[in-house]
Amino acid sequence: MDGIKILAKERLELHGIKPSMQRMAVMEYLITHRTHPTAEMIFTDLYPEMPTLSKATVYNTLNLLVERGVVRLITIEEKNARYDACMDPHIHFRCRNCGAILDIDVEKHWIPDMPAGMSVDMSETYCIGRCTKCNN
Amino acid sequence: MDGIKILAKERLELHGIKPSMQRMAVMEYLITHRTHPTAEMIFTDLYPEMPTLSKATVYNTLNLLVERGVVRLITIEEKNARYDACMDPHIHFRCRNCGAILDIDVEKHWIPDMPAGMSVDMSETYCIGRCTKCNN
DNA sequence: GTCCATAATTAGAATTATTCTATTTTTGTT
DNA sequence: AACAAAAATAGAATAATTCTAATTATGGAC
Repeated sequence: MDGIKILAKERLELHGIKPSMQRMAVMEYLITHRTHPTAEMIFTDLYPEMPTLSKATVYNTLNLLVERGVVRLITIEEKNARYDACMDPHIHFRCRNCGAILDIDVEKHWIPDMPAGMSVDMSETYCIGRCTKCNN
Repeated sequence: MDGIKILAKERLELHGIKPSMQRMAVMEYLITHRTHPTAEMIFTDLYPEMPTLSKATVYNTLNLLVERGVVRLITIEEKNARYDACMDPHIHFRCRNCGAILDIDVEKHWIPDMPAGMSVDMSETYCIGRCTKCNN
């Protein structure tokens, strides 16, 4: 169970981020919760065990993680930004009915041919539809 | 120049939306401005010629248009929702440097194989990188 | 170990996009 | 003209995120 703490620390250091308690807690949370949480959810869940934690720190940390390419920012929902520490190629599906956000594994992210001179760092594909539960 | 008014009206009626002045103005704006505008931009641009226009109406109209599938909602940017009346298959590219949002034409939208029971109504692909200008 | 500079965290205020509410206006029908 | 239903409106309310100014933690030099 402590392997996750080490993993979180390594991931931060690998990207030149100083592993403070708060940053490790956020990183660890994202590694263990593959639920595409919002900043609010992360804060609410961590707060009881870290009563000095501030929402600003959660936002600061998430912004830093996204900037450095440690986690993915998911904008499949208009309202809230969501975060995902899983960097394996996969896309996101949102059920129009129940709101669930699910991972769909893919071999490789799709990047269409780009006009000359344009370079692409990353791509995200979002699908909207009905999930298996809501289709029955 | 009036053909656009007719086109806007047709598009609304085709989707069962009553073509009020305000709705036509928004629809017309989206057809003529392929800039992926925000609700704010649409309001600001229309307001001088329609001084009774309210921001709520712009939002109401955009939400209705998206619900009915008349326009696409683009969430490539965290902050603002953007809207696009072009329904031909294309994806969006955002330049990390200058913020421009550009269209990239594609043959067909990519929808990967889905687990059984899941149905997909639509998909959006967003690429982030550097545009031609910013690469030089 | 203490001193210092720098970086990180914090609480709460500020900002801003969007939605909601209650009212007024418009539209279409008898 | 009278009425009901739908649409538009202004402004208040909400909520996600950022900003600000102050506090706390960290790591190196001595």
